[in-house]
Parts: sequence; structure tokens; C-alpha cells
Amino acid sequence: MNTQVKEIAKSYEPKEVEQKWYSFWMESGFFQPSDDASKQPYSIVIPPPNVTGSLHMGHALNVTLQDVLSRWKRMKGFRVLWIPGTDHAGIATQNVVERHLAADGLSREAIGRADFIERVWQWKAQNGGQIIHQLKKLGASCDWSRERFTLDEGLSRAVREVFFALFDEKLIYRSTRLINWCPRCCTALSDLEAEHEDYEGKLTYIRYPLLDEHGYIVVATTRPETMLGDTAVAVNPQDDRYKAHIGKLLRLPLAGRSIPIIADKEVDPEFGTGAVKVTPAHDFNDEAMAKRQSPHLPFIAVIGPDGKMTENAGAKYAGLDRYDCRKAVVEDLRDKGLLVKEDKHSHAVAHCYRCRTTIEPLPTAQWYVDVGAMAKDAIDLVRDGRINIIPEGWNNSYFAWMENIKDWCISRQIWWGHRIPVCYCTDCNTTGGLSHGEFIAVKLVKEINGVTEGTYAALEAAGVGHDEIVSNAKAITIGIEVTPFSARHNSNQCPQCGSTAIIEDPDVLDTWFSSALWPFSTLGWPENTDDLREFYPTSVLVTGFDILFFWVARMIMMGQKFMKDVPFHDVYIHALVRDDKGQKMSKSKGNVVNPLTIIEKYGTDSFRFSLAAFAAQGRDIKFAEERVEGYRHFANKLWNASRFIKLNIDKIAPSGINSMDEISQQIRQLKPESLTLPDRWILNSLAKAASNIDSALTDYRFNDAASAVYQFVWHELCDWYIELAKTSFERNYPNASLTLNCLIYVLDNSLRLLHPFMPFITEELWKSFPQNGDTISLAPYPTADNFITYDNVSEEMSFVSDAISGIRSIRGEFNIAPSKKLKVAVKTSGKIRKILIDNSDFIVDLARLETIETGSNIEKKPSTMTSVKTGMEIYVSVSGLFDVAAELQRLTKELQKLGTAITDIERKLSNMDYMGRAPKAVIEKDKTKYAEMIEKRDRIQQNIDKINKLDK
RNA sequence: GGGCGAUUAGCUCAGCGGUAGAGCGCUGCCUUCACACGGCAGAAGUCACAGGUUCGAAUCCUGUAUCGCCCA
Repeated sequence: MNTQVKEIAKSYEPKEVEQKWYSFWMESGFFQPSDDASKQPYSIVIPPPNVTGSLHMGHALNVTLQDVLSRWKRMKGFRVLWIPGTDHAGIATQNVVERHLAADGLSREAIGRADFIERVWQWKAQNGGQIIHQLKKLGASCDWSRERFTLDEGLSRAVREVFFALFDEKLIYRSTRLINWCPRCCTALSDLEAEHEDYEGKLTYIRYPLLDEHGYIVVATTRPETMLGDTAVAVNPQDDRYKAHIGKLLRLPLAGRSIPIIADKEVDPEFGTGAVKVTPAHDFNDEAMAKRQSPHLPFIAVIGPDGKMTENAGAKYAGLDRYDCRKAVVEDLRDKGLLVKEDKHSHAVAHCYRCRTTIEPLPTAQWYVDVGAMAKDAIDLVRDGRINIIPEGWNNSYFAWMENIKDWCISRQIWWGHRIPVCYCTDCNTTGGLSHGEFIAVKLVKEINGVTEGTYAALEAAGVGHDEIVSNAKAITIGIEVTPFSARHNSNQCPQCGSTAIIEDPDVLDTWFSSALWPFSTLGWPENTDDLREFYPTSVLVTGFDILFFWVARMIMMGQKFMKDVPFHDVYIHALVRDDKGQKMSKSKGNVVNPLTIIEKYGTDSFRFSLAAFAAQGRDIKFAEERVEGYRHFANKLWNASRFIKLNIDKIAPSGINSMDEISQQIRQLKPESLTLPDRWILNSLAKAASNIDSALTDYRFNDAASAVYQFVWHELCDWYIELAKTSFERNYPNASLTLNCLIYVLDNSLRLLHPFMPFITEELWKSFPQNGDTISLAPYPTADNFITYDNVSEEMSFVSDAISGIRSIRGEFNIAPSKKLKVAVKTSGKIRKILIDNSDFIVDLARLETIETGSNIEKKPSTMTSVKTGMEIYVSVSGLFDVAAELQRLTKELQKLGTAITDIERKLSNMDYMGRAPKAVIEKDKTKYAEMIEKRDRIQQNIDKINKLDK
């Protein structure tokens, strides 16, 4: 088949190319897994980006790496399925929509739950597609026909199924204890969602007077306002200062009640005064301490869910914001002479990961998952190597977290999310014999029959009916006394008493609960689908370490629990992308680099290639824009290499060329002697590069793969082979068309090697040559065993390139213009001489020579410059340019360099320990090197002697 | 407080027992018929510091310093 090649522009312009090919790939369905069942499956689920999100550097890196893997495996003949999707991001999305409502003077309470949810869906329909669109801009080869959303019908079903199963096993339970509460989002958070940050605060020292005697005990606290909820002061039982006071009573200042002095071994005598106030309702340590006492200390909550002081704080403080209250308490203590001092004190404070508000630990009833047994299995899976974490340095973090895991708080007091599928009967009685209605607190959106809030029972008594309560409630709080029942079979009727006065649990599940099911819910579970059978477990999960616990650990637990198998075999954990100074990118710092801006400036391929090249294991990425620019140059280089080839097709094969596939066939069948030395050399180099790249990708060494392909394309193909090919073409060698074919073949393979990193430019170039395939994205990926290799080529080529480099060095160091043709004589003999003669055209052209002569009896002539290489002495004569002093300086410097190396190696070789203990191969290598260096040194010395004799 | 990681050329980073590497930047020469988003040549590093293990350490071990992260 003979086909003309299209014209090609002088530089690469990414924009239209990218749009064109992405549409083509999508329309052709190349991203959907092949239906050839004989192919091995390879599957990845995307870490679902937040539906409110827009593309940031972290997504870009994450998605690029997954795309590299997907495209690479697809080309290697796997049935690749990469599932995309987004998560509903409960708190974040709800916050966004609430902000919109606030702008219109509305609130979610004002419009009610059903309306609000409807509005969130509308918002999602309008804005939720942004991140997906941006992933496509990156070139992500996801199967978009399988795109999922954590709140879609199928995934919601999976969530309910898992909930019911765990509930029935009693692994999901409801309990009242301290939780991390965000007073702004007004919801409970899991431990992971409370982020600790160091904060420069104060340590306040307060006197607590003894009740029955004179004197007082001084306690130190970072939160003076919580003293209003103190129910004890604790000291270490070994602390001699306080031993005598244990068991006595104190009068709690401001509040006036009496509280005991207790002993607890966890009290650190070094902290503050060694006596600490105990506020069980507002501090996790104090809660634990309270529960260690027998009987338990009372819990007095003085701060409410809104972050304001409650009635328990006393009339004076009730209603104050917790921070205003802090000031008031300190002032009042000062007035009473009970404030000792305030010291500066740095300590960690927990913040809401969504809104940065300071967390308030509050005792509330929440739903939990008992993760103990699942965590144990999840630890074993990694320990046994059934799941590999790469790089393995993360194993320890994983184990440490898993081994100390606490039960997972999964209920959130928000509206957007998977509603917790349990119900409560308002008519049944508690174990204590009271009506459930007594323990259900309701706030109504409006006044009905004169009431706006109260217990369910009280509202009923006021004549507000069940339906009226439910449809007008803006908040319902279900007491822990009320027995829940699973909504699996029936949510309209109480299974105990048959009553239809049923209240649904008002809370929704933590978004991560649905994310934890992602690897199997996206494949169709709980249906036993073809996808599920085919693609579970998935092959690899690619993610950042920041969600190792949030997400990865929980997927492992849920996958093993419900699929009885790992969710993925490998977990590749990549770095965080920081700014060029190593700072975490954040909006508040204003150092965010927008990936889309970079893409706009440099093209998607350059950007992707940069990210892959940056992705060395076990280290954060400092994003340096100059590197992206460098890789844009690389894209342009590749473009122009293709351009060169095409221009030469017109010259060498004016009637057209065969397809790339046919050329491949032909190259493989060629006899070595029909090819030039450079032809054979580049084919060998290609084989080596392909092997390095493929094995780097196998090990997730993306940066090594990227630099190997860069090195090959630029420094072997472009710098050497294309230059050498020009000789064949310009001198009209009879086998010039074979060299042309070699070039096309090497380019074809280079494009395929590069495709996973730079999908657009490679498709554009590949499709501009005649070939049999529809798309490079399904062309076979080159691996070492695809190639014929030739013996001794690398050594033979090294003599040619040494000669060229030697002459170029002289030209460079003496600033001789490239246009000045040089006369060169090379003293050499035997095999090396033959190689130089056979390839002298290449040397003449690349070193820009007028003449070259070789021989064993060549003698240095006066005023010639010398380069000594292995097996040859090169003499360059340029009349009028010779500078004795400069030449002597140059050679002497080289001699000195060599001298140091020789001394080092002599020391080694004369060291009996080294000779006795080092491996033989190492010694042999050193000996050979030594002999070569000595020989080279002697010849340089001889040349210096000659200059001294001839030119002085 | 516990743990992890980093410290290599001006900058960003590879290398992780056998003679220090890349990209960018820098210097000189060159607008040579693919590419100036280019070519050729060149300069540039006590591999944080101090000990130790080893025939041999940037690489392994111990400690110190600085920076960063995670967990409490």
C-alpha cells in the first residue's frame, strides 16, 4: 500500500489537536473495555472527586497516573476498565447550596428538607459536571458510559444493603458518647474529619478553694469557659503534693457546686500544676477519666450544639458564645481573686476539615460502625501481601492507624446524603416503660396550636398530629432510649406494635461510607453483574496519602467483608503537589496553580508528561512551571523529528511509503549487513529503551519511564540518529530507503512508547503516517521481546561517536565556527580503523570535515590539535588557528584529571584487602579500566612531548 | 509527646554499596537545508554535619542540626 504523507506545520499547536482526538476516541468507544474475553482484565476505579470540586493539581497528578497505567495496559492487550465518577460530598455540597440560599435570604430550615434536597439536585445538574469535563480535558481514558455517582440509585442500594447487613450483625449501633461536633456545620464528624492544628493560646491558672478547710488547689487549663461544666479535679495518685487531698471536696468557682478531688494515673504531674480540672462533657481525656471512676463522674454539658453556653452554665453565661464566655469567665475569676496567671501556651486544636471552625466535643447519640474485626482482617491482607502498598513505606502508617482504630462515627446531622435507613416507632415504649414519644424532641418550622417545639408526646398532647409533626419538623432529635428498627423490609409500620406513626432517622451517613463501597458498588453490587465477576478485585488503586485512612483503609475493610476478597491488589500512593517552595497549595495562601491554566499555556501532553516525570516515589512534588515548559519543548522536538521524516519521505520515497505495520515486518526480516551501523545502533537502543520503560511502568516508577523515553527520543533518536540519517539521505546511499524505513519504524515505536504519557500529539503524529490501525491507543505497546537486536553494535558505534565528539570538543574549545571544515588524521589500526573507514562519511558530516585519513603509522604533524580516545589518536589541523599554549593547557588538564583517577584506582588495586575481598568481576572491571587509563595517559603525555618538540 | 520522610550542581530533582547524574538555568560558538520551543561545546557538587560498619559509603548503622508531614 502506497500512501502520500500529509504536510506538517513547523511547530506543534496542541489546542485543536487535543479536542479533535478526544472526541474521536470517545465516539469510537476506545475507552470501553474490549469484549474479547480471551484478554486479561485490568481495572481501576477512580478516586471519585467531590462533585462540588474543580480540577486541582492533586486531581491532575492522580488522574494522569491512572491514565498512564490504563493506556499502557490497553496497548498491552488487556481488557481495561477505568471507572469514573464523583462523590456527593455531603457537608461540602450542602454548604455550597446553603450559601446560595443565604444569598437569597433563605435557609434550608425555611424551605424544608424535601425542597432543599430538590435544590441540591438542581445545583448538581447545573454544576456537578465541571470536574468531569476537566478530567476529559486531561485526556483521561475512563469509560464514561459507566460513570457513577455515590448518590445514584444503584450505589444508594449498595449503601442500604451494607447498612442493613451490618445492622443485623449488630456491627452498626447507636451510642451516646463524646463526638467531634462542628458548631458551624451543626453535625458530628468522625475522628479523621477533625484536623489538629497547633495554635498559640494561653494556659490559665485558676484557684479552686477547698470546701471544708482553708486553702485551694490551682488548676491549669486552656479552656477556662469549660470550668462551668467541671465535675472533678484530678491529680496523679503518685503526686506527693496532692496525695493528702484526694477524696476531699472543692467549691467550683462561679458555679458554686462542690466537686471531688480524684486520683487518675493518666494525669501528668509535669503539666501545669499537676492538678487538672475534669470536664467530662467537653473533653475526650476527661470523658475517659470520668468513665474510669467508680461511680462514673457526672457529665454536665455547658456548651450547646450551636457553640453557645447552655442553661447549665448558669444564668449569667447562658446564651453567650463559647469564646465570649471564656473572656467573661476569666474576668469574673480575676474579680474574685481566683485567677492566678495566664501563660502563653502552644497546643493543638481540632478544626472541622470542611469549614475550619474549632471543633467542640459534645456528648450526643450517634451511629457507629464497630470496625474491630474488619480492621483486623484488613491488617492481615496487607501483612500477607494480598494487598501491596506502594511505596511500602506507607505500610507502617497503615498498620499504626489500623491497630489503634476506634469505632467509626457514621451519622451526620445534615440533609444531603444517604438517609440512615432505620425508623422509630412513636407509640412503642422504652425498656423503662415510658412512651418513645417522650424521648423524641421536635422543632417545628412554624407555630402550630401554639407550640413551636417540644417532645413528640407534648406536641401530640397539644393536638398536633403525626403527619403534621413530620411534615413541619425542621429538626428531630431521637433519644438514645428509643429503639430503632431496620427499614429493610418496612418503613411504614412498626414491626413490634403495628403502629404507622413512624419516624425516619433524620440523619444521613458519612459520605465516606458510600465511598468505602466504591470498588464493588460501581461494578453493580449487590447485583451479581458481569462487570463485578470480570473486574473485581480491581487491579490497582491510585491515590494520595491524605486519604489512606479516610478511604483506602475503609475500602479494604468493606471489600473484604462484603466481597470476601480484596478491593484491589496494589495501592499506589502518590505524593502531594506543592508549590515551587514546597508549601501546600491553598486558596488562603494564594499559591494555587490551576492545572487548566498550565494546560492552556503549554498543552495537555506537556503537562501530563511533567506530572509523570515528577512522580518519584516517596517524595512530595514541588511544582515548577519551568519543567512544564521544558516538556513543551520536548513535544515540539518530537513534532519536528516527525516533520523531518516526512520531508524526507518526499525526497527518498517520492512515490510514497508502506504502512507502519508493513515497515515493521520488513525491518524485522532484514539481514544485519543491509543496514548501516547507525541503523543497527538505533534499533538496539530502541529495544533497550522499550525494555526500561516497560519495566519502570511495571514497578510504578513513572518518573523513570518518563525520563527513559525522553532520553531516547531526544538524545538518541534526534541528537544522533537523525543527524546520521542525513548522511545516508544527502549522499544518496543505495540503502537510504532502508534508513528511512528504520526512521519511520523507530518513530512509530517512540510514539507508541510515549502514548500513555502524551496521548494527543502521539495520536496526531501516528495518524499522519500510513498505518493499518485506527488509533495508536490500541496499537501494541513495544516491549523488549518485540525487537531484533544486533551484536557488538554499541561498541562499534562508540568508536564513531567518540571520533565525532573528540573533533567537536576541539572545535568547541577553540571556538572554531561550524562552517569551517577541518582536516583530520586518526592514528588507529585493525578493527577500529576499519570501523572508522566504513563509517567515515558519518564522521565527515557530523564533525564537519574536509578530509579524514586513518592509519597505524599516522604521525602528529606540527600545529595539530589532539584528542586521545580509546584506540585512537585524533589530530585536527587548522592552519593559522593553532595556539601552542592553549593546546598544552588543554592536554595537561586532561592529563591531570586522568592522573587523579589513576591514583585512586592504583590505591585500590594495591590494597590487599580489596584484592582479597571484592568480587572478581569488580576487580576485573577495575583492571581493564586501569589499563585503558594508563594507555591513554601515556599517549597524551607523548603528544605533549611532541608539541614541545615540534611547535616550540 | 510518638512515628515517618527530606537534606546531592544556582534552581527542581533522580540515584540508594563499586570512578557523582538529569532537566532547567549559566558561559562560549553557531540563524548548518526537522526544530532558535534549535545545534555543538563548556563551567559548575567535601552528595547537611559528626561518628561507626565495610576492602570500598551519597548509598548501610548511630547520633546532631534544619525543614516538612502524619498520629496523639
